[in-house]
Amino acid sequence: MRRDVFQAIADPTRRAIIALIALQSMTPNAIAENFDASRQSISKHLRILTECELVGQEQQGREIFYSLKIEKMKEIDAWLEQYRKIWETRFDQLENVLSTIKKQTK
Amino acid sequence: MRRDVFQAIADPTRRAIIALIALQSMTPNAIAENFDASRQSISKHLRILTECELVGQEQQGREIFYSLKIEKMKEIDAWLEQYRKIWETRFDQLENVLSTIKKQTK
DNA sequence: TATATATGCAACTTTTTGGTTGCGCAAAAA
DNA sequence: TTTTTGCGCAACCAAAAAGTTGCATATATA
Repeated sequence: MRRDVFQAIADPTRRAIIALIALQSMTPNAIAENFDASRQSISKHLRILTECELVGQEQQGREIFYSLKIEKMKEIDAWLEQYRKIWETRFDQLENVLSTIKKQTK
Repeated sequence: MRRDVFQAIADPTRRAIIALIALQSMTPNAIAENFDASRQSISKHLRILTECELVGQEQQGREIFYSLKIEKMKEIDAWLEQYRKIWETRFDQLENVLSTIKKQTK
């Protein structure tokens, strides 16, 4: 079973869950209330998010609070980094072209 | 058919294609040579990447060159931005805690 | 203690996805 | 002009994923 961050964030419901628990941890029931989906369906998404270590659990009596493990999000950031470099370079090149044109028209 | 950037980058082969054409545009055959996968399989991935506008095509005779539309990658960056804020805040809070401890031990 | 609540897990169904095969078309080469 | 090459597209298949249903279990509550 492929279970990485990229696969985890591919699903829109999971991205919504991530957004929801980003600031405070929540129980599956509380999370499910925000969606049309059933509790079981949300539970399954939570399991996937847990398996790829994007969220963590904390048991409190019979309730389980899920929270975002923000550290894991940095993995996506790290992947993006190489492309960020490219678009910054391209922007610089555009800058150069523009300033050359400017000089010529002077 | 759901076709967004997040779904596009979920597949490892597609991420590899993105990395491959990030710097120079390539034909499907040339791309496929870098994988075990068949040309048709790669073609299908290219179609998905094209549909979500992550890559662009340019016909040159009977060859078609595919290139990365780096602008689209910024969409992922924009999505990450909100979480980047969170992890920076948490880091600041940690900093505060640490400096408080430091002061107390002085 | 009996009942209600919060949750996970396994089995099953449906949908989606990734891959292959075969075909057609247009451009280049022979 | 015939053949080869580069490619897309549609049809099919198998595997994976998403969702549903029906439990089982543990913790609260009456």
